[in-house]
Amino acid sequence: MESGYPVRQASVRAHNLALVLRQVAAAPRPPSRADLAASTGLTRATVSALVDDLAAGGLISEVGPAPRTGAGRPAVGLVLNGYGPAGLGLEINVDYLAGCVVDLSGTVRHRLVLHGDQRLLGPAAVLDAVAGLGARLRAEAAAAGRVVAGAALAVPGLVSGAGLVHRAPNLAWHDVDAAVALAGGPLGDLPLTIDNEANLAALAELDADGDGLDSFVYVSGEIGIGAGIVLHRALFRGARGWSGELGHVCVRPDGPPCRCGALGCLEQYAGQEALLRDLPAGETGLARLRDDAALAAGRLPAAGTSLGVALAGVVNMIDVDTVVLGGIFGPLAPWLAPAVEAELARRVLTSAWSPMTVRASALGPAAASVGAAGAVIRDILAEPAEWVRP
Amino acid sequence: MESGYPVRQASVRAHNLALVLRQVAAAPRPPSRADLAASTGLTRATVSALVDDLAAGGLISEVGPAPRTGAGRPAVGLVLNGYGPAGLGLEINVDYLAGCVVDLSGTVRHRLVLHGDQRLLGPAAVLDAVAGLGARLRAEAAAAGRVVAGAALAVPGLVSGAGLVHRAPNLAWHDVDAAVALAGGPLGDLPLTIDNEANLAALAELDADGDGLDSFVYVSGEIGIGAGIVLHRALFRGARGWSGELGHVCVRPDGPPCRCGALGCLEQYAGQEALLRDLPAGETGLARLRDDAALAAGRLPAAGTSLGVALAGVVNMIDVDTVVLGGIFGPLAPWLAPAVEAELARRVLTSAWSPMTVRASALGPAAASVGAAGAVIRDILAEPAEWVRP
DNA sequence: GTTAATTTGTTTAGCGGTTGAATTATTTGA
DNA sequence: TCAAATAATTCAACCGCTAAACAAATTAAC
Repeated sequence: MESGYPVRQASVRAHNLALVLRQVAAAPRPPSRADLAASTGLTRATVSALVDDLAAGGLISEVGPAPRTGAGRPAVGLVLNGYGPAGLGLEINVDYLAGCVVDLSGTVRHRLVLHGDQRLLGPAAVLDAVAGLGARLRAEAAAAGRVVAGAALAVPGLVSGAGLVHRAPNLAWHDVDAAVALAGGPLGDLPLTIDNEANLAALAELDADGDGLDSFVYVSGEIGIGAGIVLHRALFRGARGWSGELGHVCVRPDGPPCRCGALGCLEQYAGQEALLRDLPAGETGLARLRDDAALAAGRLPAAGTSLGVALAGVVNMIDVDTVVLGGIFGPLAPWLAPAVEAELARRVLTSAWSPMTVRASALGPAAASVGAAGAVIRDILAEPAEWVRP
Repeated sequence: MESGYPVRQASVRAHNLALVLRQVAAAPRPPSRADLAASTGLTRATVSALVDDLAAGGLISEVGPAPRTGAGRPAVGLVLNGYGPAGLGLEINVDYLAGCVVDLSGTVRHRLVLHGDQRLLGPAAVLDAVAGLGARLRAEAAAAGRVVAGAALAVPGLVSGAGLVHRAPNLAWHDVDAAVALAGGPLGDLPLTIDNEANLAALAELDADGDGLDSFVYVSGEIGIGAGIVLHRALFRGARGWSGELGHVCVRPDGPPCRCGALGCLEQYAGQEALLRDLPAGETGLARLRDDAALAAGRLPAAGTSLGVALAGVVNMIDVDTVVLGGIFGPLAPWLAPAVEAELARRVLTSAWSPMTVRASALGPAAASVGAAGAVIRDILAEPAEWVRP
């Protein structure tokens, strides 16, 4: 009751198509048309018609009847079509490029990672490289019989809806129009969305977890610290899409100066550079920290406390019940999580009667590229009407 | 495309009724049926049918044709029916009770405020008193020809959807079931919602401002500090409805202890008690602060800085572009706002290319009661279908 | 002062989409 | 072999919107 647009019969059809498709996607086992009628509240007649449309559009397919118990005509199972439209996810990060192709059911079918410091190249060269990586993945998918229907790109920075990267401080990017740059390349024919890396990683976490998660803050520890906020299984973007700048939440008003110009930002206490002070940068330094228990126990709890202070403020304002530690914080969670939990328990008002959960991400590196591909799929599943009649 | 429920023709009707009604409410001058057809995208035939339903339901009425320019049959103007269902708003605060009745057009028709320290009475007595105040207002409204269709109650604390007040620290309330308590009183026959005081005050601010505001944080300075967050003209409630606990966002991890048990909460730097240290409490102290320029300039900027530090974190995470200072902060804004603005400019990443606005609330005291009554009206306007055919 | 132009609002046929009941299809169990 | 049970389809009816024709009420023009 919010849209601001008139609703006609076609909108009814579009809504109910999406409703049925969502049930097919969410069901633990392939549901029959009768199951869908029961779970959606529509009549079997209507469900049959909707299912016909979705199947004709290549979004769902029938599977052999499951072994039934009891009498009656056996049900025909319905599943998302693994050979329907696929999503291409791409990720630009400070020290790697990544990409993957995901089918409608959410399964990752192809993936590629290219390591290398992207700060050494200019934005144009990096965008060229990621487009090339995407084109390779698209060709692989085509060889396997899958058509990529759209792409999404994750960037560690602030992105406006139109694909303009306002700031990517750790890449030293500034007002880079990634959408225009990619429109000319080998992916120029695909619908493309560009989003913040933490947002897309949070979506990947949501998809990976199945049904356990409903609302959470995903903390993305990379060179910087970002956050993706999921509320009721939907990404929360704030007013203009620039939400989740956790790295620049203040921990101490008079703390050390930050690259952003302010004092005492969280990044100065728990960012990768702060954690690896006096250690080799990048993977090797992280490995040292992970493997040397004394070293980890010496510096990670303090970082966890700072993280907890910042997150407590977030949770007091946004009211989620779960924090997921991702990126480099995932493997370091055994040392970080207790301190984070302690601060949340002290500082979050609602924790008195509704305790917080802090856990490590279920995802490995390059989570954002998986989330990006999943975002393409998510859009198709949310608005299947465009696919059923070309 | 989110609802999870099937959509039928009746839902189409319900949606389009709301669409038309919203246009009538939002139009600067009484629109004609033809205007509504143009602004909604529906045909004139459909709009006529919808308008007939809304008028039969008592939600809108016709006004004499406006003086037209140019040729053509004169248009019949449509307005919200000032004698349609009205909303009753109630507010419990630490040092007063308040209530008002608002008609469909949002005009306040009756209001009452009872001063007195509510901490001296138990929850049951306070709820009795506020119900009595509501009953008086309802009788006044009935005498003027208006029927109260629902009520909303604002409470300075954390409220769950069912009307349970988990905590109202400054009233010393704890697990008070206000919904049950009021169900037995003189308002027991009205649909009642209970909500946080800052949330409802934020809605009042939204209604009062007309079209200027889209997304903002309303900071409610009372004995404690709360916040109501509005995104795209809708209240943001977080995952479970317990958002906006700005008073307990951390300013300094090792600051003075707070009533909540944590250290360095914003309330310790900018709450009413901190501002009035060594001054008489309540109105008289505030008046001294407001009238003694040297006193105000001496202590308010530091409080503003603390407010700014906390708000910068909020804005970095939630991405709104406006902060509204309400409650006791409204009259003190001349001394507070510059410091708040300075911190936001330093600490909010997006302020580099999209500056923040800080302003005083347009509302006087007891804003939450007006917002509560407005919330009742808001619900009616959002779902008029229930009123159209009993 | 009559007529044409113009704009508002209503009427009516048609169409898309859902419902509900009847019908067909396919299996198990007696 | 037949009855019971469950799945899926068919078809008439209904509801709400659209489009186009029509009726109503006013201004502008001659």
